[in-house]
Amino acid sequence: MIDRLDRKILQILQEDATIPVAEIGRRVGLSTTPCWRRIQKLEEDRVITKRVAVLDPKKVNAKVTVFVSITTSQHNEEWLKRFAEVIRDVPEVVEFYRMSGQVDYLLRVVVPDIEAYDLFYKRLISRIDIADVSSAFAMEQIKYATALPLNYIPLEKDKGMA
Amino acid sequence: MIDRLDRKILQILQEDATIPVAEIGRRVGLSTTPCWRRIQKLEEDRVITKRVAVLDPKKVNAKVTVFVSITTSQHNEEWLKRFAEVIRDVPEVVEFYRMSGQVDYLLRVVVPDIEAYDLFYKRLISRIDIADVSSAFAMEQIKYATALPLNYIPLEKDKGMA
DNA sequence: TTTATCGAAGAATAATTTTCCCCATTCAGT
DNA sequence: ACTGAATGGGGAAAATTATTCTTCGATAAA
Repeated sequence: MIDRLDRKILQILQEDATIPVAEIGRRVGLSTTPCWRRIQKLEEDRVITKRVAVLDPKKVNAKVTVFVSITTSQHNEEWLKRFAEVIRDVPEVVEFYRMSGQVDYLLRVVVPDIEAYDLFYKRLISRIDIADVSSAFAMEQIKYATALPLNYIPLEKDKGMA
Repeated sequence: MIDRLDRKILQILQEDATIPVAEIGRRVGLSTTPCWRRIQKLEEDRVITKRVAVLDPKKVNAKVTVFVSITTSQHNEEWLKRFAEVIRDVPEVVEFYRMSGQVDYLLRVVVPDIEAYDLFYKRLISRIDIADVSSAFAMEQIKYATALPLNYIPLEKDKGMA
C-alpha cells in the first residue's frame, strides 16, 4: 500500500505539483528514479487522480458561493441518477453531496453575483422536480484547500532501507 | 485582461495540467511560444494560483465529509482572526466560509469516519469558544470539481490576428 | 551459502520547457 | 502616407526535466 515516503510525496504534490521529481526526491530522501517510480505507481493506483491548475475565484468572476440544500419527495434511484447527470454538466455546481438528516442533497454553487444565482436557481428548478430548496450565501471564503489530510492513511511497514 | 484564447487555455489547465504547452497551443490554435507566454502571464497575474495533484479521498482514508455550521456570540474581528488562524493549520478542515443568515460560519471537514469526527469535534470546541455547532454528514460525494465556471469572465476584445 | 526479489542509484536518452531573435499588425503622432 | 513604438505571433536553439536502462546492494527464503 502506502508507506511514509509515499505519504511525504503526496503531501508535497498536493500543495505544489510543479516541483521537479529530483527535488521531491531530495526532500523525502530518495534519488530521482525511485521517487519517479513511486509517483507513477501512485498515479496508476489512482491515488493521484489528476493534476490541475487552481484559479483565483475573484479573477474569473466567480466571487459568490451559495450552498443549496435540497429536499425531495422522490427518493428512488432513477430520480437521483437523472439529477446527478444534469448536475454533472453544470459548471456552476462545483460540489454535490448526498446527505443524511433533514436535507437530502447539498450543492455548492459558484456564481458571480446574486442575480446570476437567481437565474441559475430558476433554471435548476425548471429542469428538475424538487420539493424544497434553501440557499445559504457565503460572504467570504476564508479557507479553501484541495489537499486532503493524510494523517489517517493506514501505513504499511517501511520498505527496506539502503 | 482575459480574452477568448486565455479562457480556452484556462479551461484546459483546470481539467488537466499535465498537457504539454505545445499541445495546448495546438488545441487553442496557437504555436508553443505565444501559448507559453500567455500561461506565464496568467500565473504572474495570479489568475492561476497553483498547480496541484488531486487525490482520491477513498484511497487516503478521507471518506467522510461533514459540514459544520457554527454560530457564535462573538462577532468581533479579533475572535474571527484567531479562529481563522487556528483553522488554517487544521488539515481536516478543507473549506471555511463566513456566511450570511442564521449560520455564521460553515466548515467542510474531512475525516475517515464518525469516531474521528467526534475526536476532531471535541478538539475544536476545546480550542475555540463557540456558541452553537451543528453537524451534517455527507453519505456520498456525487460531484467534486476544482474547476470554476469560466463563462462569467468579462471578455476583452480579441487581440489582433496574424 | 545460494538464489530470487525488491528497491536504490547513476548515466543515457527523450520530451518538454524556456529563451532568443525576428516578423506582422495596429495605432498615434507628424 | 510615413515613422516608430507597442503588442502579439512564430521558429529554432538552449536548458531543464522526465523517462528509460542497466547495474548494485540489501533482505529473506530455501
